[in-house]
Amino acid sequence: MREDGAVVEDPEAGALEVVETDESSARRSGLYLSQSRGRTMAEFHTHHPPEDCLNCEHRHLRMFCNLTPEALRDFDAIGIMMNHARGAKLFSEGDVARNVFIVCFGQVKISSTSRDGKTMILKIAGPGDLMGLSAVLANVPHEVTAEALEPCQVKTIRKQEFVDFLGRHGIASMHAAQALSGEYLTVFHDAKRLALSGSAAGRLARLLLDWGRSASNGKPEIRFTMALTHEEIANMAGTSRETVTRLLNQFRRDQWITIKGASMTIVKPDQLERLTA
Amino acid sequence: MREDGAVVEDPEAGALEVVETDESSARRSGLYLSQSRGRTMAEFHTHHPPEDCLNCEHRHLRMFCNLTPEALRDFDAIGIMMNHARGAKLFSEGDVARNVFIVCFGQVKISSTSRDGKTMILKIAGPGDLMGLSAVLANVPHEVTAEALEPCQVKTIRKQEFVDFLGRHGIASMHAAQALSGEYLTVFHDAKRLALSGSAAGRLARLLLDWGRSASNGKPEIRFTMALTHEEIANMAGTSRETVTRLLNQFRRDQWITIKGASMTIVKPDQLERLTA
DNA sequence: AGCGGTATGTGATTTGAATCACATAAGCGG
DNA sequence: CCGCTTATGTGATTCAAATCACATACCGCT
Repeated sequence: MREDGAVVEDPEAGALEVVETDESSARRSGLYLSQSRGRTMAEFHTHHPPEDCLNCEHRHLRMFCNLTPEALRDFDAIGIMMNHARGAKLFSEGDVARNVFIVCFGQVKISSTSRDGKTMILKIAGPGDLMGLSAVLANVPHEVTAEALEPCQVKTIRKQEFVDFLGRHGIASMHAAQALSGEYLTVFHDAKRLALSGSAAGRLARLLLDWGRSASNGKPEIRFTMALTHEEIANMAGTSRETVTRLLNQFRRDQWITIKGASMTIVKPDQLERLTA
Repeated sequence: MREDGAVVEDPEAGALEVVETDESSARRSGLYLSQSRGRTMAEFHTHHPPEDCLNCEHRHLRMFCNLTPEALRDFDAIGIMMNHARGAKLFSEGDVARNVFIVCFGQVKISSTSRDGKTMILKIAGPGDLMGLSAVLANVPHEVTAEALEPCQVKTIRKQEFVDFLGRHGIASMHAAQALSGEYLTVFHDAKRLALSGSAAGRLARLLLDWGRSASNGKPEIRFTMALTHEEIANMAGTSRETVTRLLNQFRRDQWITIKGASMTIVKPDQLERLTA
């Protein structure tokens, strides 16, 4: 009944009750833009929230948490592990930056809103991602809002504790700096996309390509799970909901992409690339 | 040695010949968006390029170079001080990131260009600014192009040397991370400006306010030197040259700003702010 | 002065895409 | 199964701003 590649099922026990063909399940389970590099979605769901950093299964895949044994033990000792419900705000734009956060499990939406209510979604953070680092280091209020997209587990570390930790472990400082570089580069690309791709079509194309590239590392098939609403996509591409709908349909009519449920495949990357200009 | 064909001139010999009073000279000497915090243009021009990091007069005003004595001595020992002619490219978008650069004297334009030739100017780097850090740490090609706007002095440090230096001095890693935070926040604001200020007027207003704020730290008078061409401003505000001309004139007619030569004063910041939306 | 190049000013025209205004469809909760 | 809410699809209309097409001004130079 399901030729739908997006369906999430547990290979072991069939644990997930969501057994279906459509995208709704994908949305409910909050499986947004897959941040899981080489792993399949099915795998992803068999994993449990880590109890501590030493046994964290995400560690090896993720930048920051992948430390030397000593540093890791130390790191495990600081901060507080917390669970957050769907929709919970870890921190909001403008808040004093008192803590640094690390996603251990779940997905967190990072966004920023202007006074008139327009929202820009910067990224969807996943396990291993550091949040709030830039604000803490620069000693300024949080520049973004972090909201749990699904129940998730997050480690909260007090600013001073974190800074001290960095001081104790040179290697960790390095990782922090690298994490920041990554953040920077991401935002840089956002800015570039917004500034230089003159047309809405160009910006959307760029966005899809960026997602595709990071999701299907290497493989020739550019396919990824895209469970954001058109509205949210519009917020990332700097355009309007209606335009996203129209363009997506147009791309589909032109056979440049195919959409099946929540999964999108880019068939003609070069055509999209050309729109980028 | 030399990354590109940059002209290296003797630092001892002919110092800068710039001696002037009016705005034209401001343009020639590349005195773009003043990065010099509390200092006047006149003062600025009386300063000479530093000979070494220990005696550098910019050190105390600037993040990264303001290190502990030991670290500073070490820092002084690594890297190569070079002079570059106006227009010289320190590195270009897409180049392998082999070095980190620190501006010791002069102004350097940081920009990025899309395939179709449109340019986004990210910032004008001044003394004390680090360049190329993100690319080096993230191990990716340079994402931007750095071009000297005027004869300037730049310290070039090989990637490995720099990383080793950071390893030796925890405090320096911290500064590097802070420098990155700053970069990040700047680009973040660029992205936000582009994404959320719906109108061209809003983006331009935001840009002027940002410049004004960073230039006239604290003082009630928001005045700064703005020697970019309308074309260049357009590239930063994500709009067209003609629109910049029109808007600037409109702001002036409305008495929100005054322009005298290359110097702009923001008279009614709140009015501009309102456009931001 | 006179010239050539770049920067700026301003109208007229065109256009991409936001906005408005609905219709349709699809979850979801009882 | 039935409404309620939230997502998506599509036309018609509007509008800001890019583009085009010049005129003007200003700078640095010989």
